[in-house]
Amino acid sequence: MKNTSRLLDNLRDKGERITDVRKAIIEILSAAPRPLSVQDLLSALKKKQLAVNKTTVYRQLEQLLFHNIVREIRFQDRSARYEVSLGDDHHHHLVCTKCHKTEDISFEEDLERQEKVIMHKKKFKVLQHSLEFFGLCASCQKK
Amino acid sequence: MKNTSRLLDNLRDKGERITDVRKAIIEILSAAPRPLSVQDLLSALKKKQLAVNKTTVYRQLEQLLFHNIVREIRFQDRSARYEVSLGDDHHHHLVCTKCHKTEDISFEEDLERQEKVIMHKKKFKVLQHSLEFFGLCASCQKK
DNA sequence: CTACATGCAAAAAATTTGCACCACC
DNA sequence: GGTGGTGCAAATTTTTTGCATGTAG
Repeated sequence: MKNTSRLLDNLRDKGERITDVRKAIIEILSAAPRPLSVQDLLSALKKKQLAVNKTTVYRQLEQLLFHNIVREIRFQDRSARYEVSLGDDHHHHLVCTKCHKTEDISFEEDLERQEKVIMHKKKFKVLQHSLEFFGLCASCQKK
Repeated sequence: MKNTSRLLDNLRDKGERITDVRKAIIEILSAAPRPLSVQDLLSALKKKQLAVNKTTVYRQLEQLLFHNIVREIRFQDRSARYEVSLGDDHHHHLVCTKCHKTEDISFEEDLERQEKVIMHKKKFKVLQHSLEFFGLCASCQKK
């Protein structure tokens, strides 16, 4: 809840309008236990009694990406997924390929060190990275 | 060249037929400096005077994936990319978001250690991971 | 000969675009 | 009231599927 209004303030400060749709999308993404696809978002919006067109969702996400309020992640399947990005909470994902349960993890020893090495050795300026682990969660291993 | 025939032997051993198309796809992927999309493959095949249908390419890739001969990677854009997987050469990618130049990098030790930690702490069995760095290559930084 | 490989057409799924209308500030 | 947000329909792009035909082993 707190995060949601913080993000909305953030947007307002940047001169963007606050509409019902935008607010709902941010709320849904903030509450989600895993990154959501556009389809996921559409279903969640429907549950909120907000019939939103998919085009609008795509456009909202585009803007939220631009403002670094959401982050785009691609798992192994076709569609992109989105999660709110709360500045300092950078993390990666454990994705169960069987039940699709998704968990966040963060490295003690961040990839930041690696990025510095890359910068130094390869002269490549890393702007972002994406790291996903795919496998079987504890309960799926038993099945 | 050597790799290509090794991979073909591998397939033959697994009881798969060796067709012109399959051979060409493996050759192209082996020679590619970066993971190729289906479109890339289709163009490359055309250059080889082999007019192949996209459906065939998708089906070939599906099979090569099944036999662990190619690996599927998803960058930030919509389409999937494929590269040959030579068993022990596991690596990650530096992708320039401007010129799309792609370079391989490896630092296996770290992630393997991480996978062990994950297994231990989270009881999650990691089967594969995907790590991509996006940013600007040396020459694009100057522009 | 026969099972697998291929081509073609069409469907399905994911994303983008153009244009008209609506509502936040 | 004007700019930016939204809906709708249609186009584009990527991937999948069904069926008829071809070919490697």
